[in-house]
Amino acid sequence: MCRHCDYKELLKASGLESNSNRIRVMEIVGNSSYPLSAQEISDTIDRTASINRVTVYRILDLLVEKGLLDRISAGDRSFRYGMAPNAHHRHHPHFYCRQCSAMECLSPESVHLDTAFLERTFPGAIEKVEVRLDGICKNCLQKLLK
Amino acid sequence: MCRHCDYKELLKASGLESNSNRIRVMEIVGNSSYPLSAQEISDTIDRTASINRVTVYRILDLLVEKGLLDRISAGDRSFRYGMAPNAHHRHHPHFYCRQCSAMECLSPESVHLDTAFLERTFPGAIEKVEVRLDGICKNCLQKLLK
DNA sequence: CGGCAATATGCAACCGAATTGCATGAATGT
DNA sequence: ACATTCATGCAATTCGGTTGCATATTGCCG
Ligand SMILES: [Mn+2]
Ligand SMILES: [Mn+2]
Ligand SMILES: [Zn+2]
Ligand SMILES: [Zn+2]
Repeated sequence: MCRHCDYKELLKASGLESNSNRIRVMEIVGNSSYPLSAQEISDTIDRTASINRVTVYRILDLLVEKGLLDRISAGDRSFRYGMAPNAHHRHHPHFYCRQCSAMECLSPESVHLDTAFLERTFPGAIEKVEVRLDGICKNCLQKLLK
Repeated sequence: MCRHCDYKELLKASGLESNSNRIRVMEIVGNSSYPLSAQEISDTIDRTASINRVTVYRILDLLVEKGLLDRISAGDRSFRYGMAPNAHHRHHPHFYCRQCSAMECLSPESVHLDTAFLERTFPGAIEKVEVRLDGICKNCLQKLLK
C-alpha cells in the first residue's frame, strides 16, 4: 500500500534500532488500507514467522510512544493501529461499524476540522485529535435490508 | 448543572418507564460537568442508596440505546457517559488527559467540524460523530513542571 | 383484591483485550 | 570473553464490561 515508506529508515529517524520484528509490524500496519487491531496484526504475522502476542503488544506500545504509529479508539473496547501522520500520510478520520466492528480510513478531505482556536486557548497540551464516525457500514446495511 | 432537564419527562419521551434507578442515573450524568465512567456513576450512587454494579451497566446500556445518553470513548479502554445531544445540550468534543485519565467537555464552539459532504456521500449510515482531543490537562501539566 | 406475565434487579461466574512479573535469549560495548 | 543492556516468551493477572440464571418488583386483567 505504501511505497513511500522506508520503515527501517522511519525507525532509525525515531531513534529506534530496527530489528526484523519491528519492521514486520510497521510493514503490516503500513500496508493496510484500514487500521488494524493487535489481534489482526498478530494473525498476519503468524502467516510467516510468528512473534509472541505480548511482544507484538510491546512493539506496538513502543511505536506509538515514538510517534510512528497511532493508537486509535474503536467504538468498542479495543484499539486499532495505523500509521501516524507523517510526510506521506495525512491525518484523517475513521469510521467504525457497530455491527461488524470493522473500521475504515476516511479521506483527509472528507471532513473539515478546525481546531486552531482551541489549540491557542486550551490550558493543557493537545497532542492528538481523533475524529471517529460511528454507524453501520455499507456491507452491513445491505445485509440488514434483505 | 442542568436545570433545563426533567429527567422523568425525558425518559417518558423515549418510551421508557421512569423508575427511581433510571432517574438517579440520568441525574448523576446530567449534573456532571464532565463525562463519567460507569465506576464513577456507581460510586456516586453508593453515597445514597446503592444499586448493583450490573444494574447500573444495564441502565446505561438502555439509556444509550434509547438515545438519552452518549457512550464516549476515552483514550483508554473504558467508556464515559454524558447527556446525548438534545434541545438543551449541543454536541461537543471532549478532551482526554493521558496522564490522569480525566475527561473534560469542550464547548460546542471550540472546534469547527463540517461533515456535510461526508454525510451526503458516505455509502454507510453515519449515526454519530465523536471528536476527542488527547494530551495532558492543565493540572497534570503543572505537576510535571515542578 | 388475586393471579400472572413482563420487567427489573442481584449475585456469581465469565469474557476479551491488554498488562505485568519474571526468566531466558540476543545484541552491544569494552 | 564478559558484563550490561535490551528484546522476547510464557504464565498469571488486571480491568471494564457482560452473561446466565434465580429472585424480586411492577403492570395489567379479570
Ligand atoms: Mn487510518
Ligand atoms: Mn460532554
Ligand atoms: Zn459493518
Ligand atoms: Zn490530567
